[in-house]
Amino acid sequence: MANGKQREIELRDELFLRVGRELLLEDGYHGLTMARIAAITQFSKGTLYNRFTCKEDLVVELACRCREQRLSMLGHAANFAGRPRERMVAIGEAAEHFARLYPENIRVLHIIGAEAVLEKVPEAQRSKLKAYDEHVFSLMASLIDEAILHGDLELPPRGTVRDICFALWSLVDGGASAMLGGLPLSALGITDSFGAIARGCHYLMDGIGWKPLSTELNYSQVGKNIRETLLADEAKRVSERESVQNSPAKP
Amino acid sequence: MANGKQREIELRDELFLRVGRELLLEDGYHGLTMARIAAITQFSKGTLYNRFTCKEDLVVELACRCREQRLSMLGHAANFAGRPRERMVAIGEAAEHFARLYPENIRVLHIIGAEAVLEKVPEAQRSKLKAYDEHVFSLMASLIDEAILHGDLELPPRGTVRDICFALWSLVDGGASAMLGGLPLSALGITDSFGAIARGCHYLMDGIGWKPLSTELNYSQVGKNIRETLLADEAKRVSERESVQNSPAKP
DNA sequence: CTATCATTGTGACCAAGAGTCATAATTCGC
DNA sequence: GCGAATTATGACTCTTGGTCACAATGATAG
Repeated sequence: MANGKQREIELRDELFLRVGRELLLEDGYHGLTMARIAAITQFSKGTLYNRFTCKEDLVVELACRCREQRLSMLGHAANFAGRPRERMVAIGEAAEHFARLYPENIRVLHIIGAEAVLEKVPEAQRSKLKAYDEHVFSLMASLIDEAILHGDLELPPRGTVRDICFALWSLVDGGASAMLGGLPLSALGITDSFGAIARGCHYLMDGIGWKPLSTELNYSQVGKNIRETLLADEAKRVSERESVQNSPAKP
Repeated sequence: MANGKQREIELRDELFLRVGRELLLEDGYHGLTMARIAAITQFSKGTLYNRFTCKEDLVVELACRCREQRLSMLGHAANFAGRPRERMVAIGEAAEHFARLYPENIRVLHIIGAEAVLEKVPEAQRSKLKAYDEHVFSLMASLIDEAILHGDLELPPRGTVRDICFALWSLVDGGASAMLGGLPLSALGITDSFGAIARGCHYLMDGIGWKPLSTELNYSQVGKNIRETLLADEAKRVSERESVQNSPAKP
């Protein structure tokens, strides 16, 4: 049965990826070796290289899956019913929930994004990776367009939609990167990084006069609303996950 | 003469670092090999390892120098005579000039900051690296403190000085990271990344009501002023550098 | 059921690069 | 100039990414 064989190979590939991901998260980029994957999965290196042209190929595949998952979550959030700025907040909430729910995925993306890793990845795969980001970017951009159309936002003198998008993106991305070791956060007295990023985004949106301003609308309430409806499932799993992490042993 | 020998060894170490830096920038992290440095400098690998405990040691040393240089430039800029927000703008201008003047340095910092590289660096060196960032962070934080003391700024309801600092930092850092390949900027229609970052920072500062607001004071003029006085030398070299880059061949 | 062909799996093997160390060369203090 | 200390050397090991000729397996035809 040709179909059965096909299925078997698919499962085998998934196994490679799963083990690769575990090694990457457990022992870092250098802890992930093709020989180890082969040994653990009980296949030979040759078989592994039969599917993935090189280590980077495998690792980019892992990253693609993370990005795909995030994209789908953000895309879903963008459909929140509300004014554009509320929907932007929904995207932010989704991004935060994704990061809280799958911090390993954020780390995978962070590891893979580094030049030292990326420089060995062929161009074709790199653009595959970037496509996800472009998609998220355009998601945000069209929301800003809509806000302008809606009369909620007027572009600042020398600003453009893409500028604003870029600034929000940089803020979120830079913040995530700082959380993952770019800055010694605890030494700097930053305890609530996610909150700080969210607040930063609101400052920025207030700064361009995107209505309703945070002084006009209670965005904590909006966030709560989003968490209780659109992201109900994710929010539940986040609180489960984080409560487990905070109390590993029973009293 | 002991001094002469000492001097000779110092020069040798500088040579190692210079060649290492060249290889790193020319051929990426994997293009930089200890054997190549040894071959080019006409020393043996043993001698090289006599000075640097490992490849990462050398590479972190390179990064430290970049950070030190940037820190000194930002520290200088923070002394600009003006109200706190103007001085913050001066820091921003300095950061931009540093990045424009030494884009290679930004790239070195970016390469070194990656987890795949950092994971092989012993903790002691990592904290040495982080100290520079902490310094810049506190530079910014004390400026915000001063703004509050001065009555120019009132902290938003749930915001803290560190939050604001963190947000500005993330925005700048994330933007720089995007410029270095995190985002396909040209495909997204972003042409003036530096401007976009600067504008983003102003939006953010306006958003928290940091006076004088950008509607009250012409910050383009402030920036120009900074470039013509505090950063006169750097600005001149930047324009030289960039005009050379833009017209590589004579007409 | 067997012969043939195509697909998939294997592990010995190679190359490259990080890091080591016994030994050689050099320099310094006297 | 001589012994001690410092510095330089490059052959060597070890790890890891990647290859390839060959073996095993399974599908198909007669």
